[in-house]
Amino acid sequence: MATIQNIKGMRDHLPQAMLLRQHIVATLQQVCERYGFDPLQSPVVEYAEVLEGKLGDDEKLIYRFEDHGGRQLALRYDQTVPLARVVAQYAGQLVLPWRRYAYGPSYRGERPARGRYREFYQFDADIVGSSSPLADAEIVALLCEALSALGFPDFVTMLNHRQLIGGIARTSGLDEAAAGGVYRAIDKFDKLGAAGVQEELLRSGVAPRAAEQILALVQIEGDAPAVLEELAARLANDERAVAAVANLRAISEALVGLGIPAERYTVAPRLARGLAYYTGLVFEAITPHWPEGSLLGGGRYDELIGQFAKRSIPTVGLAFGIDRLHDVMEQLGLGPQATGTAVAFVTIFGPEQTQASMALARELRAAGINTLLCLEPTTALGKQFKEADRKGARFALVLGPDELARDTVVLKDLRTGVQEHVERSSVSAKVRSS
RNA sequence: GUGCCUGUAGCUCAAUGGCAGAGCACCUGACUGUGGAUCAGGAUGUUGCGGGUUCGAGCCCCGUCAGGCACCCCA
Repeated sequence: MATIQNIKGMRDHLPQAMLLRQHIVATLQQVCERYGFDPLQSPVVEYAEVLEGKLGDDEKLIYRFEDHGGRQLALRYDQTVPLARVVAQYAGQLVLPWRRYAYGPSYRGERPARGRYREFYQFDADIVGSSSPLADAEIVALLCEALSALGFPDFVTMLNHRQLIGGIARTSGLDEAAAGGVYRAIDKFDKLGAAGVQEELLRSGVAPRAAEQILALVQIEGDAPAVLEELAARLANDERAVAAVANLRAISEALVGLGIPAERYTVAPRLARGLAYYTGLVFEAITPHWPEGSLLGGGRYDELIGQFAKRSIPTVGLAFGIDRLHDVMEQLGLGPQATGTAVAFVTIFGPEQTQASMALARELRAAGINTLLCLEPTTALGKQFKEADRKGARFALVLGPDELARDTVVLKDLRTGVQEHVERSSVSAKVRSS
């Protein structure tokens, strides 16, 4: 091994980072289960053909390889396509609608940057087998509660609909083929501004009048009902767009019913999403503290599972970007600030007191207290305290000759610096109640 | 995958082509049965890696690896 380093775009997560990441995952899991979702885990490796033909142009980013048996394999690109495979494969055993969550790494051969990695962790939640707008609303409500639970103060979920974007293109006199360029252009609105998008539209061959109309539609703003009303009026002669508006209206009304505050979501006609399998609702959550992109994204994909199963199974879901959530939360100082898992550090006064200290550590652990035991009985007490401090332990405990004689323990609170003699028999209760 | 920028001690960064440095962190001690604070001392580098130009390269050139930014796209 000539070079000691990790693969480009793939990271090691040291303990301090892992504590925050585990907090994020545990919180998401808790919220999902509160919504009645059940866990699923599938392999990181799939047959290449399972992933092919589902992602559009992004397919070139798939990690492919051949195994020792000559099988053409691929690392999963997301957890949505594997979900579709699982649903098709176990159709008889699953009770639809099926709500499931899944957590794990996915792989994309992209150029790494801040918030973009080649190995990245996603936490997915999907509702399989329902086309009801209540299903869409449940997913959006879940994500709002999850981001709130993580402590994000000011996120907004942007909602849009595939057929709304399509309707905007059609109403502007463009066919499906030209629509791709339109999606890409309007998606850059927040980055380029109106003038920039117009320039982009003209460059991709859109007529000036159509470009202006697209810009006007895309810039409609306000609360969800107002935006939808305006869109309904302007897209009245496009049947599919009208249906899309009605769908979004049903979803946003359901969000009201589910208790999601109005400032947490908005209908944003400018939101486009690249993944080819989306068919209806699409959404992203953004926060001003993360200008690089979205913290999570998702939507409805009613035809994807049908590519594996014999019939189409309507599904809506989302993926949280754990790495991005982690990066923003670290930047904002959200989440636990602990440097380690230990609460108590049991010192060893000297070789003669080793047995007594081990017994004390055992007792604390039995009481459910995360406890570090000193490993070098001959180490100066000062160094042991220093180790306790640097490991982030809240308490240091000392069992010296005096304490053993009086059947007490010295319990020092490293945060306040206050220490006291505690009855040997009440130590763990004392630590636990602090 | 394309273009641009960057890479020096554990971290943040200095060093006109001329002896590789500072702050923080780290280690030892002052210190008593006790961490953080203060003081005194100490250690630290194949300048990402490999070539080239030069009397001489951290600095210039080529390649490579990694990171960042833009494109593309997304979590």
